[in-house]
Amino acid sequence: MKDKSEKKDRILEASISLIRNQGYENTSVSQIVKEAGVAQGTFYLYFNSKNSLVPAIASQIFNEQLTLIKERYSATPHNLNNLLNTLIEVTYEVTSKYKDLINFLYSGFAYDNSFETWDNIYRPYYVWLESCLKALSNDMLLSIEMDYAYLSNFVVGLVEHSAESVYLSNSSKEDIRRSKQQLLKFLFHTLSPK
Amino acid sequence: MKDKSEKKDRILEASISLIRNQGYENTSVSQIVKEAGVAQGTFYLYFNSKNSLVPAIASQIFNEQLTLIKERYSATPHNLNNLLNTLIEVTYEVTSKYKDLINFLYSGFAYDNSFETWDNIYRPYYVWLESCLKALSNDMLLSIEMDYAYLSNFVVGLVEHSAESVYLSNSSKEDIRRSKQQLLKFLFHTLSPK
Amino acid sequence: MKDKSEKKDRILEASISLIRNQGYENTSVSQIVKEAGVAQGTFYLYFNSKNSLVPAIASQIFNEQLTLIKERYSATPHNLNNLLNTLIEVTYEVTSKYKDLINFLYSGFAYDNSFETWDNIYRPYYVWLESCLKALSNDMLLSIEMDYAYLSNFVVGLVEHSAESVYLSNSSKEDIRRSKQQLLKFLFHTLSPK
Amino acid sequence: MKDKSEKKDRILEASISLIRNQGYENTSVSQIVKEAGVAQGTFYLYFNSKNSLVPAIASQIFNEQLTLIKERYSATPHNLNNLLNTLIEVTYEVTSKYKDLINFLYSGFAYDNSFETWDNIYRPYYVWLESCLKALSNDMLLSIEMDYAYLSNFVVGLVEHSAESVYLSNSSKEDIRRSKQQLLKFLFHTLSPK
DNA sequence: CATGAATGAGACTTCATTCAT
DNA sequence: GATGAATGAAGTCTCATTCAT
Repeated sequence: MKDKSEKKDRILEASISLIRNQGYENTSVSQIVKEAGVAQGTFYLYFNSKNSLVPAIASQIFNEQLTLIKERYSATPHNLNNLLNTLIEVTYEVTSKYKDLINFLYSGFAYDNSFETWDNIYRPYYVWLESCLKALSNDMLLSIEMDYAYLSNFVVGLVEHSAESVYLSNSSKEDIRRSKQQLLKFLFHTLSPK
Repeated sequence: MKDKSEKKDRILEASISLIRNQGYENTSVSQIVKEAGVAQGTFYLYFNSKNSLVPAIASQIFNEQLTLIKERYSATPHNLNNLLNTLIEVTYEVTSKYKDLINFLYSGFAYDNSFETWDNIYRPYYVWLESCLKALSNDMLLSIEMDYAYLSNFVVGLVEHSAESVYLSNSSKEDIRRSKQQLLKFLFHTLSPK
Repeated sequence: MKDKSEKKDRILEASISLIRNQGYENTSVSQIVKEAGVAQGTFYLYFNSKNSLVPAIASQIFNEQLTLIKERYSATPHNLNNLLNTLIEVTYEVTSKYKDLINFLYSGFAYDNSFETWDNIYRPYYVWLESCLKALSNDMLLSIEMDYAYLSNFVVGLVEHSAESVYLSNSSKEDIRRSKQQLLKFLFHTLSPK
Repeated sequence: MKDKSEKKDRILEASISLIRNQGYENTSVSQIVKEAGVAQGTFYLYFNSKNSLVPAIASQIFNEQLTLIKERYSATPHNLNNLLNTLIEVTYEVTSKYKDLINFLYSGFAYDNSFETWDNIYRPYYVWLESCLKALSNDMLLSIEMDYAYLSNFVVGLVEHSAESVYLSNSSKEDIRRSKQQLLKFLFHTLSPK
């Protein structure tokens, strides 16, 4: 029971590792199963096709990010500044770690163009962030009036876009620091009470 | 001289058209030669391999951009503001036109990882810009002290990065206008005399 | 004793159903066990291989046919006309029911080419028919002189061939009626006393 | 120019030979190209897929049959008896030669279910036969009044069905002789003038 | 008896590249 | 220079069968 679908994880790990180094198209299922130490057919026990790796990888990375955000935020006093800061810091960290994959995942729709697939991956993030923002709104008045669903979506989108822009262009540490600072300033200014 | 290697151009054109619509991996040499109206073997008279299309495409797009810049700049009074403005306007235009290819060309090193190849493509731009900047420095003092080679490299890099960031993220017209304005302001501020 | 190898029957049923709809080659053991509601390995508790389904299916259908013939004939006065009529009616019925499988079973030797296998399936039929004919010959003289083994074999072959010809060619009801009538006439004419 | 698509013929020949001995599903493209002495990819130069062999084989056999019929009939006085006799003799010959394939081709629609494909294969036969029958009708009155298109279709269908029935059931020479005799009798009786 | 995860050989097919004409 | 038939390696995916539990 412990290592249930331990092989799926090994396949996913091997896939991420190989795709980061060689790109998706240059990575074959044969290479992946060899790296993962499983049989060719085992791959198709856990994935419908090579393309179905794409949302799986996105999901894995995204869950890692969401888990980190929740952990870090829970260790700080709950206020808007800490929430935004955590969002930004973790998103930048994860984007940096997986920057070789971002370009690839960015075009994920080319490989699995089902809205449902991608919605299932992103929804938990939006839901959680929405509830966080609502909790804060009870304590302090936001300076803008918005549907919290759209609001959380917007915040996530902006932070991710900014992180990607920074890391995909080989920015310096200073660029990164600056980017974070500007982003925080912008978001805080938008969301903080008068 | 006129239609010397006219077929090479047809192949290149067809390649760009097909790769923009289908992506590089989904485009076969067979499709390209059919679209270009030449024989299968003719492709290899002009290109060593399918991968050698990548720098060729990059070169084509880049030359288009450089030619435009030179034309436009030559039609205006030569000063820093006009130079930067031309650089920004043309780079944004070309990036917008070929935005489907930018992601792909961005990872060009995966297909032809010879520094020389890519240096040959970009060098004429740097050389020309360097001479332009030097010409302007004779007339007016720049506010910073720099090796002009690095300086031109930096300017080109910044303008291209900014253009890519804007167009790869489906920005609005206002975002684009703003981006250009900020970029010009930044560069002008950096480069203009006190 | 009741549900002894009830699972074997479920597997056989599922196999027949799937093969009728999709053909043998397009039907996988995975599909069969899923349809039967048993585990993958359970299949191999009851069948040595996928190919060993073929004689099993043939046997199942053939037994159904023989059982029906015996039942019907036992409910009528025993004479040549009733025997032939029962043979023809039941054979046509069963052939019609399983017409999608006839072509497939017809080439059964391609899947299990042991004479013994197929002889075991058909022998009971021949044996029974032979004894029936013999019983009738005691009461009335046949118009031809033959080894009863060959005679029964011939009758079975003719009836089955005729039924197959009719149903594999999408015949009309009238064609079928006519076919039966001609067949009965022919056989009766051949076998009946002067 | 002489051996244009000589390789296609070699592939077709090898396919027919292998499929006759092993069946379609047990014959791989690898085996076919090895037998034909060409490369794996060459197969797909001449056939879109393994399945597209099916109508190609049917066409080959059918053309062989039609060519034979035309040759033989042209060497005899043109009358109804000779036409029917030629039809029957050649159809029985070709069916006998390819009896291992008949069952397979019979279900050709399972592999290429485009009506057009199969219509293109059979139409020339119907057209030719129709014209033959019309020519004869000018000289002698047929005993039945029918659309000649349907009439030729009916004659072809009956002769082929009868030949298949005979050869697919391992009939004796006597059975075959008898089958032909009955068939000719039936057709001649139907078509001959009063 | 029963399970179902795991196997790995082998199927069909694509496609970059070569070479005789 | 130009052609396009031919190549064959390599790709993705399927599936009958096994075996530890």
